[in-house]
Amino acid sequence: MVTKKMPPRRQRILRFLQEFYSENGIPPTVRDIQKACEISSTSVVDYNLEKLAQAGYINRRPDVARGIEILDQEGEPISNAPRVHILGLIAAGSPIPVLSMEESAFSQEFDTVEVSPELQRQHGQLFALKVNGTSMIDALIDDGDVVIIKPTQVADNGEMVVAWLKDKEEATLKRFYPEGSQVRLQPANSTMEPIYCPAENVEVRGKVVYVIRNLG
Amino acid sequence: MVTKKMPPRRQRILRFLQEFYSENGIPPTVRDIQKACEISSTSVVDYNLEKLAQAGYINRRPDVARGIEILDQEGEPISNAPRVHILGLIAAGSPIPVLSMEESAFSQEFDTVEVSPELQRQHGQLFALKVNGTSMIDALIDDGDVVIIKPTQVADNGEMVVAWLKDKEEATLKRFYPEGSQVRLQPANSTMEPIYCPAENVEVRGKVVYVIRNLG
DNA sequence: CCTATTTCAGAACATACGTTTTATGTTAAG
DNA sequence: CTTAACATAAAACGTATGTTCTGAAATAGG
Repeated sequence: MVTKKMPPRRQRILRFLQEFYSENGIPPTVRDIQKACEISSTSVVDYNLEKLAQAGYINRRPDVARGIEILDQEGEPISNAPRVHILGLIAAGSPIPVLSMEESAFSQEFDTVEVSPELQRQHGQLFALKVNGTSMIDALIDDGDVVIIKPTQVADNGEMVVAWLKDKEEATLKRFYPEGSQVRLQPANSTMEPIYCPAENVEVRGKVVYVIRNLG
Repeated sequence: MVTKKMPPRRQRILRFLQEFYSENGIPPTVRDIQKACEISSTSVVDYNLEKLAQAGYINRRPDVARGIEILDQEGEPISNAPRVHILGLIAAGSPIPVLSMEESAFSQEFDTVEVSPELQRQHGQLFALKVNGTSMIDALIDDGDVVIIKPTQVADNGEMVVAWLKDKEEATLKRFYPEGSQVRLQPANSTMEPIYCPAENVEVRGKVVYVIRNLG
């Protein structure tokens, strides 16, 4: 499908639709749009909505108050749940991808995962990594799992963290137990043995708050 | 905050609100609720909505069409991402909770988890179980994990299923490999050994399509 | 320039939908 | 039993909101 050039007013309406929906959880009314986009008549809004529907950007439920559905590129209705960027892969021995949010501004082509609003609210800014290989299996994390991470340099006792082992140049997911000048990295799987290493050899990059495994 | 007992009709309204919002992306109207919950008058709906608002379950925007905001336990608006009911606990040795959706009519106060719209679209009706104990650890599933399940009696080779072992009266999550008159149940964890048992001793109750682990 | 198509305007219309009013039945406390 | 609080009912009301009609301005194609 070709993306035809759209009149600025129609673009403005479309942008407003998305903004209003994610902010309010319900779509705007024709008159909401009219005011926000400084349009003189509701009929003009109606006209442009009809055009947007024809072009496949939205779906209109006839005679239904706030009956605008905003569609994604596959023509499916979007949800207003927050999405978290998947910054890249994590694997033992691989460098951890940029753990800063600033970078995400210019990088467009990110995969995202939907997370629950509670998670977002509770932890603030989050990002995600996709696990490559079975090297984290002792932490009960499989190849292809997605881990949601809250960036931090410090971690409390027993939290699951993204730990960077400087000597081995290896990233790993383990439970974090500081023990004096040593750090104990405990696999989540109780049948596996912990790793001990000097505190200065371990850098915490973030803590794991959520794990997602998609089979299917 | 104390959870006071709620009249069944009010519970039904609340459940309908969530269901409708997830399915349609907009909240229902008073009359939608009236029809769905078989209530004779809109005023009764209004009355109960007011009670629900007082109790903090919802928020009402006055004079706004479809102005109901559904709130979660923290009093924050929920998103319209589809929610899946957590039907109960799964653990080795425990009977599997009713694996049919029909029952949900009379069972109240369900916990739910949010899933991505794609997941719902892809698989249709889903439900969830919360894993109790570490007995599924060989399938890389920890205590407290939530598994999203698509109900089915048949499974393809290699799919992760909810298997019911009749003789042991035990539910378990394993990869499913039919081998003639035998069935091989392979733990996801490659360091563990598979289980073999006669096909007639194994009942597939559903397949696992998603696993969620919430740390934090 | 002329004509067709698109876009915009204002007003009126029709109904979807929140709200109110009045009245009755039902439950719980004293 | 009495009374107050809770819950249901039917109908009507008012406005929020989608839709239509008529016409004019802007834009594009030839």
